[in-house]
Amino acid sequence: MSETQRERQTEDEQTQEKPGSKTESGSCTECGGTLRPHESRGEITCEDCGLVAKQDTIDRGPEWRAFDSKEKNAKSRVGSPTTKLMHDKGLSTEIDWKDKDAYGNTLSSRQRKKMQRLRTWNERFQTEDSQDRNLRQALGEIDRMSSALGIDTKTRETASVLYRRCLEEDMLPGRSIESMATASLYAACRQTANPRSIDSFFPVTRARSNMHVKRAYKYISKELGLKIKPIDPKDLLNKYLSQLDKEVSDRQLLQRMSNTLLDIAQERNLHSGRSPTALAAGAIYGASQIIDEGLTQKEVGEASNTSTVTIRNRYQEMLQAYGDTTEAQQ
DNA sequence: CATTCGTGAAGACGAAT
DNA sequence: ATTCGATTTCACGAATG
Repeated sequence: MSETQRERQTEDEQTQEKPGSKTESGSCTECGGTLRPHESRGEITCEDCGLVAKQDTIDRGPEWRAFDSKEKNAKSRVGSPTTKLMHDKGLSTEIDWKDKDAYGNTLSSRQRKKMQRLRTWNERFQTEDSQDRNLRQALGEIDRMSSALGIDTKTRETASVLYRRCLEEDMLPGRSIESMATASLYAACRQTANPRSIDSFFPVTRARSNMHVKRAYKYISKELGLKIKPIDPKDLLNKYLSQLDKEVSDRQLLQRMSNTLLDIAQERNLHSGRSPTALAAGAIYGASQIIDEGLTQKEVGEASNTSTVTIRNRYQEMLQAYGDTTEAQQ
């Protein structure tokens, strides 16, 4: 167990550590915020955007899955340590019972006084308690959705950090746990450059509608001050190319060509204000025109969920820019 | 015939007031 | 909370090969 954990860790380091940045505490690679270690969780997270920069040292135990809510509660490894939870629970109930027994129904004025104090105490424990339950359910949902969509562990952890922060900042009252959990997961995907549309969560979320998730996402990114970069169209290329129905003769070439088109587009500021999906789709179609792949706008559109009209508009611009630059090179 | 192109109306979204 | 501007989409007809 610890061996695989270590292996994965070193792998992460190799692939993600950029040369020169070998210190653990520094600034976030995504937003430049301060990194803060959480010993209790064994994570190092960014204060500003919640990105999990590194996860290490703590063996989190087996990755199991919960199949119903009862099991989820019983098995959940998230939230405060069980001992703390039990301690609070036990304490609060003990005080409760004692006072009720001691005073009974008589001495109403005194009793009321007591009850007031009791209530404040009880409320404190109860809110802690309900927060814990809330957190468990939310993280269970994040795990469930992540499994369904095949989202990697690092992104999951980032999502859970984000959700914890929402909870800490009292952002939840009035919102459904589901929508906030889904939004956290989406935000985490954005931060780790995981190319997923917000709509792709709808089949697996239990939130009432996509609109709720979108609202929750806006709310989260605003309140938490997340600095999330716009989606890089290049990140979508692989996805769309593999979603093409038609077999392409040279996928490598097509991808390279699309990439250069996107490079040129960015140079010329053709990307600002435009939807990244449209840019990626347009680049693919444009590239296919250049190298004679023979893809139709409809085919590219279906693979990328964009309309043929939009593909037209984008690829024409890009081919224009491409022609200009190749001309200039000669 | 399939594909591509251009159009105007309508919806969605972000920014600003 | 509403308004505004830009982008995207839809539906359509026309042109191209």
